Amino acid sequence: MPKVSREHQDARRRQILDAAVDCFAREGFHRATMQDIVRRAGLSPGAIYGYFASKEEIVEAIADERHARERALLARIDAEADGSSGDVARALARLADDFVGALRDPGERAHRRVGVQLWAEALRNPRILRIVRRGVDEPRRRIAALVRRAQRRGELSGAIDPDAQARMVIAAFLGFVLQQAWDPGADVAAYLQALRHVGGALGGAGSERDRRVRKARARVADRDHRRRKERRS
Amino acid sequence: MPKVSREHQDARRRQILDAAVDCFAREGFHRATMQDIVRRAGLSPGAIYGYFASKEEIVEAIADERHARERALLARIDAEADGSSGDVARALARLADDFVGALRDPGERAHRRVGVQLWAEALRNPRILRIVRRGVDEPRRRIAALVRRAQRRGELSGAIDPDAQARMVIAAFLGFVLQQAWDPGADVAAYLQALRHVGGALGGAGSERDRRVRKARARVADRDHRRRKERRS
Amino acid sequence: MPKVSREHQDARRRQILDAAVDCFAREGFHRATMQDIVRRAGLSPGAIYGYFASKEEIVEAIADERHARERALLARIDAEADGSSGDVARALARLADDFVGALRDPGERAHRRVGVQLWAEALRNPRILRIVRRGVDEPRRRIAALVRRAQRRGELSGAIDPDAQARMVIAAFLGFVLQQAWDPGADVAAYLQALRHVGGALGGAGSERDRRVRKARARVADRDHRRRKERRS
Amino acid sequence: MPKVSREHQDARRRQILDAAVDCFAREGFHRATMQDIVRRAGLSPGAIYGYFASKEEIVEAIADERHARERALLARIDAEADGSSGDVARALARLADDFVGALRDPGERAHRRVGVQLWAEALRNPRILRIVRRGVDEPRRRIAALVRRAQRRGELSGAIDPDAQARMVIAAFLGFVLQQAWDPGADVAAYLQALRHVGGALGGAGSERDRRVRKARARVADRDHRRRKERRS
DNA sequence: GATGAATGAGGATTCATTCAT
DNA sequence: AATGAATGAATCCTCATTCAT
Repeated sequence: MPKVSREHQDARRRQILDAAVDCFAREGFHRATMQDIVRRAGLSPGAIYGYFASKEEIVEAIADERHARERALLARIDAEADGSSGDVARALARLADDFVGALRDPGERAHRRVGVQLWAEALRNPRILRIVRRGVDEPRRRIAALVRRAQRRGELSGAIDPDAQARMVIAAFLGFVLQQAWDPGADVAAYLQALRHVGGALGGAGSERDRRVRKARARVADRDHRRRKERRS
Repeated sequence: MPKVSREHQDARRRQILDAAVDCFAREGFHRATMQDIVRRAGLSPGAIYGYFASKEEIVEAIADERHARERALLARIDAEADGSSGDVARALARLADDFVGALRDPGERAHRRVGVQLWAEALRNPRILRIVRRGVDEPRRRIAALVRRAQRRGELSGAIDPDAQARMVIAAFLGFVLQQAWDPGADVAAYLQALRHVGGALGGAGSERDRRVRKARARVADRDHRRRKERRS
Repeated sequence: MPKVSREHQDARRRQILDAAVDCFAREGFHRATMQDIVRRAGLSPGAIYGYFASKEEIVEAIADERHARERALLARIDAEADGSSGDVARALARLADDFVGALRDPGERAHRRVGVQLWAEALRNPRILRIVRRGVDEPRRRIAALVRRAQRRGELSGAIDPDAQARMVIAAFLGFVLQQAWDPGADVAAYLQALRHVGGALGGAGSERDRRVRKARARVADRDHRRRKERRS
Repeated sequence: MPKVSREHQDARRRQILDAAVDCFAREGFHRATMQDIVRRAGLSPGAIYGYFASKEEIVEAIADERHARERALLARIDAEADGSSGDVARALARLADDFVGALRDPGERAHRRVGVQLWAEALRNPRILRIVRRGVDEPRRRIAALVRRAQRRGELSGAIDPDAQARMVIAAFLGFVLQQAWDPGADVAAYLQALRHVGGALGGAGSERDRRVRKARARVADRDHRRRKERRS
């Protein structure tokens, strides 16, 4: 039986991970020493090794946390877009709101800086790569699905590869996170607006009548698609 | 008086930098040891330190090279877009061709992987940050200038912040480089096409007649802008 | 909160410094490697760096110790010579006994050899120079003060610069330490006797009656000096 | 047959040794690199190794030069003191003039600083020790001989060990060289005067009549000594 | 003889991790 | 569970020396 309560354990883990994020954001994974983390966490080396088997495991735990957060955001999108009346442009706008909006939070800056380092770390650490890819591939698949549906409905031109389109959306986020990490003065609000504008242009924002027509067509298309799918299975 | 020719010196530098890029791409800046680079370059530690004062300086030299390459690409865009008959959508498409097209070259893969690491390194190394930002801010300013001109001409909606628009373009590149680094199977051709499509949608590709009309308007707008500018000075 | 007792820490420091003195005496500061010290101390590199930040700091610590020892010897002289009935020749003889006498201790040989190296090191290391000078300037000032008082009392000729005289005394020690370091067979007892003889000749050894006469004069001179000093303040 | 003239060779040697003395004075033997010497000499590494087989050999050559200089000074003393009418006090004063007087020459400062380092180096380099000892033991023997003769003549008390007495004289020089190296402001003139005063006190400066009496006695003593010696052989 | 690029063993220091208390 | 002193392999870099030109 554990000597300390579960709450205590969780608090310790938090304490360590927070300290680590701080140190990693400041110095990078490789420059930050365990001693730094130990100091910042106000613990001892031994205590930390009681919770994490290695420095690497701390990095992985942080990567996991980041990924969990993104998955949570995505879940909301899916819920919204799953309805047959979903509007791709609107869904993407919502995604933009959530993701890019989070960039406004200065308390999150350290985490974002660590995130960027994880992207680089993924290139040489397969475990990190898996975590990072999970955080990118899943969103991409979901966005691609949205796009495909929008194409079926005629809301988006069928000429574009849905996966490539999804990659563009992902890139718009990744690329801005980078730019903001390098230049904290980057204007989040303006970027958000630009994203929406583009989303609108693609999603075919036009007159209100246009949108209604497209939506009607979309419902029919969706129905047909479902039927074909059911017949196949 | 140098004992060896300038060519020999340059070749040695190349040899070292190539070895370093290889090692860095494989292991990252921090895991790759000087000994690794020494081995791969087929030289001795002392020989390397005759050309670079430190491991860090090698990293910087690599960052500089990357930046130089980007500047060269940009120069072509500018040259093209400077003409009054320049077409933003076309200029961006050209940019996309050059940049993303380069991603197809597998020989460049190692360099791109190192590039991603430089992005992370920039977060804690001010010298690298400067180099990276030079490579990003300058393109951004040029693209923003293109956008501004397109807006004056009516080719692009004036509602979007040109700088944010430029950040999106940059992000589309940065973000795809990341995705391709994580997943070498990412489809470059499809992404390129998607980029062009979006560029077209924004730049207002339409019927050939539409384009001709817009161009005529653009010429007038450009002329007016120049006149106002001259009067101010 | 330290894990080990203060005593343990001090013992470790001692262990390291002793090992270092051994190595330095044998090989010199520059030839002796940290690995040598590590081996001789029976510790690990990390353990040593827990107590001293650098090899240089070990050298400084050793220099400090040497200086502390000298200061302690000097303190005794001062205490003795402060009495108004003090006899310069006797005080110097005492100094000679203590300092040169210490040279007889073969256990101290290693320390003396290191001391000589510190003298050289002082020429290029300002921190060592400060320590060495503290160990030399202070004694010099004190001896000069003794000489001055002796001159006032008529025990020493007023023709000699007290500071130069003090430098000669210092030189007599420094110079013999060198000679003994080069030639451990140098006869300490004989040197000690020679020192005393010279001290006597200068201090005006003569018949017992002479000494008594001089002492009486000295008491008067000291009294006058104190009075003049009091009047000034 | 040599490709260059002997003069050229000597000039090169000088050039190298001068550069080395400069560097050693500044940085010490161990910190000064061959590259430093190469730079300062305006030569190439290869060129230097054409004249000296190793860094160590350069150090030894410098030590040899120092020693040669001292031997030359001593030779003059000997010449002077060899006459039966020699006066010890006078000889020592002359010695003091020469040696200490040389300390006034600021151009020699670098050499003196290197000399001090040689003293330390002698402790771990047997070849340097031999050179240093040759430079110290020989003077000591000669001074001891002077003292012995003075004792025979009654000019000096027979109670002091001549060798110890000589060591004191040597120490007075070594010790002042050290002090001046640490503190270039040390007053050479005052020290010289103090030396003479002490020499006088020991050598028994007194009335002119005293000196004449002592000299007469000295002549007799010398003659007796020679006769005893001849009888023995 | 001279050059200087190259060599490579060696040195100081760091830091993730362990384990006795 | 927690502590923190200790470990020691690994790292970056230096520099005396060599040798092809």
